[in-house]
Amino acid sequence: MIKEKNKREQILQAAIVVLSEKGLEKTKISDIVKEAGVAQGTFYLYFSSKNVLLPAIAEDMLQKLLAIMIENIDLKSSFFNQLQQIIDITFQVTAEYKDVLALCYSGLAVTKALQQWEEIYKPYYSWIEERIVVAQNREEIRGDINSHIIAKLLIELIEGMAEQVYLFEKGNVDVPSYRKELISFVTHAFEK
Amino acid sequence: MIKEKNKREQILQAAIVVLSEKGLEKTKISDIVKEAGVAQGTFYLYFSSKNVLLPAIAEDMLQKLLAIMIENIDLKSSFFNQLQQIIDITFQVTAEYKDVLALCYSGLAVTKALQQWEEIYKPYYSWIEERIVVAQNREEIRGDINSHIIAKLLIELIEGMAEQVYLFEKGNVDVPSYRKELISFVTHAFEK
Amino acid sequence: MIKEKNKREQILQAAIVVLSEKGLEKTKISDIVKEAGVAQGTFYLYFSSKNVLLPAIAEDMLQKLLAIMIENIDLKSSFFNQLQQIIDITFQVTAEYKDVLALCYSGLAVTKALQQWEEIYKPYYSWIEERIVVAQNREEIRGDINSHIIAKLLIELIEGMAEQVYLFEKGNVDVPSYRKELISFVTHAFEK
Amino acid sequence: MIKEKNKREQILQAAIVVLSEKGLEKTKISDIVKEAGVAQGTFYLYFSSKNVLLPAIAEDMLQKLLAIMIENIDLKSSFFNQLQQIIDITFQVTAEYKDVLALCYSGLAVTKALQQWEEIYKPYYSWIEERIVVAQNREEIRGDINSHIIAKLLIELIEGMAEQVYLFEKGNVDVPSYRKELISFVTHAFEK
DNA sequence: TATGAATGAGTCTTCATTCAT
DNA sequence: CATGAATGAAGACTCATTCAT
Repeated sequence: MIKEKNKREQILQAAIVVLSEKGLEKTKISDIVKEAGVAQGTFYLYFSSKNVLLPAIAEDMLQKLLAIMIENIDLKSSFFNQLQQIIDITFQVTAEYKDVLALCYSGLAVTKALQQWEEIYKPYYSWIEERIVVAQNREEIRGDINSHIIAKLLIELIEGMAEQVYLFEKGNVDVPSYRKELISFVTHAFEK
Repeated sequence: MIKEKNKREQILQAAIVVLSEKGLEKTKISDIVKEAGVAQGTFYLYFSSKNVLLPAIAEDMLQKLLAIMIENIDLKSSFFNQLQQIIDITFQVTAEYKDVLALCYSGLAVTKALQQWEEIYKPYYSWIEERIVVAQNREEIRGDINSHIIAKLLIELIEGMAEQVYLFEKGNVDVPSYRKELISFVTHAFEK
Repeated sequence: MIKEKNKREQILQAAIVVLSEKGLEKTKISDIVKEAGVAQGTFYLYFSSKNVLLPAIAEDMLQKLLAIMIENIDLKSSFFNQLQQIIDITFQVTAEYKDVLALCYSGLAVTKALQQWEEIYKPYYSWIEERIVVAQNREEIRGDINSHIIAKLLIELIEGMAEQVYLFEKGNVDVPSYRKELISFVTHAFEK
Repeated sequence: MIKEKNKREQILQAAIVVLSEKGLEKTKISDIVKEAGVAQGTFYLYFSSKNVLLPAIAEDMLQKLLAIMIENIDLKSSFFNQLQQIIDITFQVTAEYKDVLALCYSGLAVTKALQQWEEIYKPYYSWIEERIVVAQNREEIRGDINSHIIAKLLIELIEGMAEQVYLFEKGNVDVPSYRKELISFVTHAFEK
C-alpha cells in the first residue's frame, strides 16, 4: 500500500510497482488497485483503460529522468564530461527501474502507438540536441554532425546499452567494462 | 492464405503476416490459423503454446538476416566498407519486416524470456564480433576495443536506428541522412 | 440542459429526453443528471432508485394524456365523435412522445411490475369506461357490451395502432389511412 | 438441463426457460448456459451477444404460433369461425408462454431494433391478411376494409388482450368473458 | 439540500487450449 | 496427422449507489 496524496499519482506508482514485479501480461487491474489501496472503479476515473497505463508511466519516467539530468549535469563542464554523466545517470536510473523501463522502451510493440512515444521523448531529445549544438558552437566536437539525428542516436545507444547490461545479462556482466567501452565509443565518435 | 508445403513454416509465415498487421495483443491464434489455412488444433501440433511463437519468429528472422549478411558481405573488403553494407542490409530488412522486427526486438519486455533472446542473437553477435576482431588484426580500426561488448553495441545501435527510421517516423523522415549520420558516427568511433 | 424550477420535475424531464434518445438499457443515471444539470447524488434525493423512474414517467405521461382528453373532448357530442377525438389525441401525443411511450407501454416486461402499471392506467380506464357507459345509456351503441373489458380493449387497440404507425413504420406509412381504418373498425364494432 | 440435439436450439430453449423465470434484466448468460448444460463460451458460438437473444426467441415463438395456426385452422370454415380459432390459439399460446411473449412483444423498447421485429412478424401479418382477403372475396365480411392495415390491427388487438388477461391480471380475471367480448367486438367490426 | 468522488459487486465476453472424431 | 467444436478460466470494465463535505 502506498501513501495517500493525489489518487492518479497513487495509482501510477502502484502500477509501476506491480508491473515491475509481474510484467505487462500478468498484471491485472485488480493487482494495481489493491497495491494502490483504492477501489477497482477508481482506476477508471483516472485512466480510460489498461492500455493507457504504459504511455502514462513512460511519460512519468522520462520526466523524472530528464529532471535528474537537468539537476545534476554541469552545463559548464566539457561535453565529454557531460556525456559521461548522462551515461552514468541513465545506467543508474535503468538499474533502479529496469523492469518498468524495459516495458516502456519496448511498449511500442504492444500498443503500436508510435506517435505517442515520439511525443513523450521529444523534450528529452531536444535537451540532448541542445547539448550537442552547444558543444559544436564551443568547437568541442565535430561540426559535421546533424545534431537532431545524432541526439536520437545517442539516446537510443545509451538506453540500449543500459538495457543490455541490466536486463539481458542480469548482473553476470562486467558493468564497468560496458560503461567504459560505451564512453570510449561515443567519445571517439564525437571527437574532432 | 499461404501455399502448402511444410505446415510449421506455413503457420510461422502466417503468424508474421498477422502479427505485422495487428500487433501482439490483438493477434489471436484463430487469426493465424485462418491466414495459414489450417485448423485451430493444428497450431498445437507444431507449437506448444502461443508464447513460443515470438521466439520462433525471431529465430527465423535472425537466421535470415544473418544469411543475407554472410551471402552479401565481402569479407575481403575493408571493415568500413563491410560496416556500410551491414547497415544497408539491416535498413533494408527492417524496412521490409519492420512490424515484426519491432515485435522481436522488444518482445522481451512482454514475455520476460530474456535469456532466450540472448541465445537467439548469439550467432549474430559472434559473427559481428569476428568482423571486429579481424579488423583489429588487420589494424584497420582501434585496437583498444572490447570486441565482445562493441559487437553488441553496434547491433543495438544499427537496429535501433533502423527502427527509428522505419517505425517511429514512418516515411516522413530523410532516410539517407539518417544512414549517412549513422555511418559517419560509427566510422569515427572505430577509427584509429 | 433544462431550466431550474422543481428539481424532481427537472430530473424527470431530463430522463424523458435521455430515454427517448438512448433507450432503456443504454440510459445511465449519469446521462440523466448531466442532462438535468444536477449532481449524481441529487438524483437519489428525489428517486429511491433507477427502477422507479419508468413508473414515474408513465404516471406523468398518462396524467398529461388524460388531462388533454378531458380538456378537449366534448362530452355532449356523440360517442362516435368522441371516439374520433380520442383517437386523434392519442395519435398526436404518441407522435410527440413516441419513444418514451413505447418504453412505458412495454416497460412492464422489463421491470415485471405489472400491478403498478394497472394502478397507473386505472384513472384512464375509468374515464373511457364512463364514456362507454354514458353512450350505452344514451343508446348510441350496443348495449351488450361489457364496458369494463371493452374500455381496456379500446385503449389497448388505439395505443397499439398509434405505436404501429409512429414507431414501427417511422413516417413511411400512410397515417390518414391507418386512422381512417381504425375509426371505421371501432365504429362498426360499437354500432348497434 | 435440456436434452442434447442441436446446440443452438438447446440454448434457445434454455433461454426461454430462464427468461420466463427471471425476466430480462436478471437473466445472466451463466444461468442460460447452466440450464442448457453447455459451457459459457458455447453460447457465443451461436449468438453474437446477449442482445440477439430476444429477436431469436421472438422469431422462434412466432414461427411456432403460425405453425399451430396453419395446422389447426380450417380454411374452409367461415371467417368468423376462423377468427374464433385464431383468438383461442393466441390465448392458449399466450397462457403457456406468457412471460417470454411479454418479453417479445415489448422487447422493442429495450433493443430499439424495430425493423427486425417487423421482419419477424411479416409472415404472420401476411397469413392473417390472406384470411381477410379470402373472406372479402367470399363476401363474408365488409368489403370496404384495407386488409393490410386491418391485419396488423387484428393481431395487435388479439395479442394485446391476451397479454391483458394473462399478464396484467394474472388469473384473477374472468377469461371467458374477455374472450367473449373480444370475439363479439371483432365480429361486429368485420360484419357487413 | 446539494455535491461528485469513490466505491465494488456484478457480468459479459474473450480466447488459448483440448480432445473426440 | 488433421480437424474445429467445445471448453471455462480469467479479467476488463460498468454503473447504480453511497457518503463525507
